[in-house]
Amino acid sequence: MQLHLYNTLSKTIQPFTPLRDNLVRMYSCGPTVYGPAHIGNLRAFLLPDLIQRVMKTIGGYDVRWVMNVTDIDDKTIAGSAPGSDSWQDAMGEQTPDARANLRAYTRYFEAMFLQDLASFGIRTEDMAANPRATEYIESMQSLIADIVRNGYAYVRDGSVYFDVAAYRKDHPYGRLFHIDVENFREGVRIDADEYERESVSDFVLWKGRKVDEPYWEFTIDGIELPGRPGWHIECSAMSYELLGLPFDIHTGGVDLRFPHHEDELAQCTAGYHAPEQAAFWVHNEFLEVEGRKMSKSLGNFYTLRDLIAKGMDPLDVRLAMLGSHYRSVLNFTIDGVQAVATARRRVQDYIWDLRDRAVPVPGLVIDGVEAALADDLHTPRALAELYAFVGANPVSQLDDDRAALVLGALQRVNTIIGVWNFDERPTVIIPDDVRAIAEDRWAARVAKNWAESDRLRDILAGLGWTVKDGKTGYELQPLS
RNA sequence: GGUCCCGUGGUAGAGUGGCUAUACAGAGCUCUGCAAAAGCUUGUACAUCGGUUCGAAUCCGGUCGGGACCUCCA
Repeated sequence: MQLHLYNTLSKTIQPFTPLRDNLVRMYSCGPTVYGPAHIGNLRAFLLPDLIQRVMKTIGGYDVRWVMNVTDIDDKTIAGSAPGSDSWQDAMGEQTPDARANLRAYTRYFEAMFLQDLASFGIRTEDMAANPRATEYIESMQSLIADIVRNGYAYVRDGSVYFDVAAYRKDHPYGRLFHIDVENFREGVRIDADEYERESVSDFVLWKGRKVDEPYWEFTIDGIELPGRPGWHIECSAMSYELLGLPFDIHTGGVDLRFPHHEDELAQCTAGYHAPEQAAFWVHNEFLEVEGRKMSKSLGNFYTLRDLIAKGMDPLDVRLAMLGSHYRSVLNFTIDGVQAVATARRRVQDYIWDLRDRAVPVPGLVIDGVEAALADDLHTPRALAELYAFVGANPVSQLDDDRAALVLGALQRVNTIIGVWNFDERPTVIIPDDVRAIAEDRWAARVAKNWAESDRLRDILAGLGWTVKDGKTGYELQPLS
């Protein structure tokens, strides 16, 4: 099936075809590892996970997916500095070596972050690489040197800056985000850092060393420039090294369109002479929580771990997020997740009811679902189609052959949605005392002793069990 | 100051000119001793004002409200 994706470069939905053979090369701007994943991060990484799953199942493509890890920036430096209150015991003792501290700090949160993504159903095992910025310093330095050599950057006070004015003379700037040069930053607080650049729109490629901060040696034209990379340069260098330019898809949150992605693009053009960095730029919208922007000051800032602590299943959170389109603002609510949990459980019960009689057999494709997903990843419509399909195939009206096909069709959808289980129904372990009460109750019920039967049912409920009566017997289920 | 997006039923969320979205919740029914589960049926909507049109949630304009980016927040 032909896939279509919205491309921020063209501002339109375009048909998607890989640039090279049958392989989709995708780069996702990954996390800065200074804490556990919050639900905004989850939405941002759900997007490439969804893309790669759709590419494989519906597009029939192979995928090489790279998500970087930013392990050097202001926040990680601050967090790993002596006296930081976000330093954890598990990171070990801090040392006089700033780079060693940074490494211990970021490795700790990197592992936590990847775990969080995995529990949310994001297939970290499908990522071909998770390059760390600090491991590509030489590639970045080489790119920076090339940009300087090509006349699009200058050295100033130990730092290197990208010269936007020079670049604009030869290339378009503002391809991913409309920039109004006349009104640039009027009325907006100007970033007042201590670095000296020629123009406020210039951005830093290499930051000169600051006392007590991690740094790497760097020399351009015999000038010593100890320091560390700017933010944008890592993604240019690592995507070039690991995917080659141009690659197929670049993902990130809408906030990254400018300046981060615009500058990445400019760096690639200025340094690599690449006609394009990526064919498609795909950006996810932000989410709000209970109708307000998620922020720590409003008290509605949730990490995945917070939600798990509230008793939520990460897969319910995943399904809740898939319930809105990635390019629209999602209003994340606790009630919403609970509603989705019910819907997910019902489909799971449906699957297990079929699974009692059949094993999945491939062959049936739910066209409506796949057409929706092929149409710019329209998950809300896909889910509506999925529920309609389930409704149109009630368990009681399917023979075993059809049940196997229906299961196969759902399993195929689940390679993308990723929230259901197709193993056999798990056997419920019933404690002996519960079983004994249930037996007594069944005996009372058979004897039409309704009062005793109801009394025992209440006792079972108190023990956390619900009992469902059938014609010839009963079934016990734990109250979840 | 600039650029842009959004406002749909109790809740979340699709829908770009006429036709039930869907899910959860609610109501009724079937089944059941009563339940539970499941199935069936069903109500309530398109911020506001004006315009275009035979017809507008959908197109155009105003107003009100919310949000995003221009600040190394996903």
